[in-house]
Amino acid sequence: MKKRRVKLEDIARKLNISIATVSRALDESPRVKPSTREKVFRMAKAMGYMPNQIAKSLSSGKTNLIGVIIPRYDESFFIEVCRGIDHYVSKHNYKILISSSRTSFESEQENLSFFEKGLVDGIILCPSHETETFSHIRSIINKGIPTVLFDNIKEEVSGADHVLIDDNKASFSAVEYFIKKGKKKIVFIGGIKDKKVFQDRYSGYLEAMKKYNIPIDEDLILHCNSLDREEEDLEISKYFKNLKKRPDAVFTVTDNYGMMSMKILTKLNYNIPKDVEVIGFGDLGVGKVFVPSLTCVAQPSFEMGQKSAELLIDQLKDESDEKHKKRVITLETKIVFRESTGD
Amino acid sequence: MKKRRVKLEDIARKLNISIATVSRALDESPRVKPSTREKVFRMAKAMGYMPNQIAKSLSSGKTNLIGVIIPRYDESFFIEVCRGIDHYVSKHNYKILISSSRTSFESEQENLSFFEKGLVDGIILCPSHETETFSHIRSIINKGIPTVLFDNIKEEVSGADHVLIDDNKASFSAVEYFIKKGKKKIVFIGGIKDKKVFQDRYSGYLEAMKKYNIPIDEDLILHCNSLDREEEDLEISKYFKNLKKRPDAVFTVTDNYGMMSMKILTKLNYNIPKDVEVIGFGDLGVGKVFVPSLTCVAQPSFEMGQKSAELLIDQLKDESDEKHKKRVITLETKIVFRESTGD
DNA sequence: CTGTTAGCGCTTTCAA
DNA sequence: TTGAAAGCGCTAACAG
Repeated sequence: MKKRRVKLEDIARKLNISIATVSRALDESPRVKPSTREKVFRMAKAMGYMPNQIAKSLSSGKTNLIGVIIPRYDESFFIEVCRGIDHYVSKHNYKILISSSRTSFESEQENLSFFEKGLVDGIILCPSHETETFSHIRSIINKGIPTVLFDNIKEEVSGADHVLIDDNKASFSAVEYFIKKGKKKIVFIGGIKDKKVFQDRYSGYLEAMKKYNIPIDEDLILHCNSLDREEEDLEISKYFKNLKKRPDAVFTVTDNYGMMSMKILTKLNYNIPKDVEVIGFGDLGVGKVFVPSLTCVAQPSFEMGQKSAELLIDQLKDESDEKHKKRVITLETKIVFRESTGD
Repeated sequence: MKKRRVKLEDIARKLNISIATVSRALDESPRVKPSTREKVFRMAKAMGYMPNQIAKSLSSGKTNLIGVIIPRYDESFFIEVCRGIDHYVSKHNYKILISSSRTSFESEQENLSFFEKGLVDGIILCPSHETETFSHIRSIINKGIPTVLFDNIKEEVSGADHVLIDDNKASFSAVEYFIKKGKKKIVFIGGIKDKKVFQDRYSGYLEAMKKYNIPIDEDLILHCNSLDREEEDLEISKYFKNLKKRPDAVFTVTDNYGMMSMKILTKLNYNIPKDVEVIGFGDLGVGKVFVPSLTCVAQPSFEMGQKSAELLIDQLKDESDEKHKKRVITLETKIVFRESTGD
């Protein structure tokens, strides 16, 4: 039952004109007489013509598609970034093709290869945590495919633009906020130590403590090693239960850690924020509905997507043969104050 | 700096064989001598050959891409569905192209038109809440593009398969659970009345009450009209504050309503679950970390994606010209018990 | 303003 | 087992 699609040729034949004229008319080229254009449009509509995007792409050498590779779908940070990208590129007549690398290096390579097959005009990629080498990305760039990296970039890649947030600084400012409020026993709940983001957020904590001459107390530091939520929950619960000292503030490197901390602290009869204040990191919606609502370092995720898109479109537009210099954009974070810090 | 890509012709020339042979060799066709195939593979690798997907698609008539249209990115239900789809189709060598209709009918049409341009081999679509007419979908189907609809289907569309959950039944069973536990004053918090899902969830409530001869008390029913979270929060807070009776159970048509209800009920000095039990609808992750954790009707979102994908792949595989009969799959929901019902 | 023509890179008969 | 050649539907350079 699959009907043959109407093509330019069909319209041309009916109208007794050439395919080229039909093509131009449909493109609203000024090089075709208005009356002809009208005729073509009418006929195209009447015949139910729909251009063949594939043929167009093959012929024009561009697909108007942008490939986006994120480590996972089920993290709202990435979804927000994608929304930001989509928001920007749609204004420039591009669509996005999102792939998940499922935080696997191999899968990231596969996705990249897929895009390398010419389906996309450019690529926006967030390297997975597993990614340690960057030759697969360099290879893409060497083939002349415009590329922008965002968020988790462990190594600079020349030829690609980078969009980042300053994790260190963000973390520093959260801890500084506590210190300025007179907090002394500030717990730091970090993540797996070999992830760069977590290292940076940790160093921000250390630097803030150092700047204000507060000695580091190892007992107040926990680096979570767990991979899933259940485990994390246990790890954090256990930590606070065994903690001999009474902290007056808790800074965690994710919102989830923040909420889990509040959960167990409440059970341990702490009053939040009176006895202990909590700041999380991320601000992806859940912290807002939690009771008490969670103050956190807000990552500009949507904006990050927009900015990445902007840089990519810019590369796409720039027809010059000269290679782009690598541009690095660092986005500002801000703290969103809520109940867990008494706001 | 954009280098010309290596193509079949380049390999053929180097090896002094025809393009056709190279193409076949790379396809692992049995119609090419193993030794030749070896040579071709080696050369292809050496030259860094990457097939051109666009050319392939134009020539073969298939793109191995599946278009997915969801109402919005920022709802984990849809993201889960997409994950389910991706999970299934990737086993069949397909990729998905996700578009959001931003819950706008117009945008849904636009997205569909985009897919109609031949970029995708099939379409999986969740109609937006705004969508009242279905001719745009019928038009796609008439063009012979395999289509599967899921979730919010107000009207049956012949030629497309449907994947649904039984909202009515799911809702019924949640309310029935309360009733069997001896609850009498069961609050129902619904959503905007003209959305089919919400109507169905409402009728499930009514039916359960009727079956067990519990009179309907209008005071215990609220249909939220708000469009954003802040407003919803206010609406629900106000409702409970003004409620003269003390309910012993609350059933809400979304998880969010459930959590907001718990929040205000706790403030009003209800103990959950002792004084009042709460069941939400959705189960998309947040209810689990909330305190108390929220019991809810779990929508099989991932499964819904998988099933939709399965039906689509099935249509794609079926080369017969005969039109598919419309298949309707109804997926089972289940209740996930947590603290808000004392579990 | 319009038509002719040569591709875009690959698949796929058909012939050898 | 291989090759020649005709498309797939559209764009774009060139000619008129």
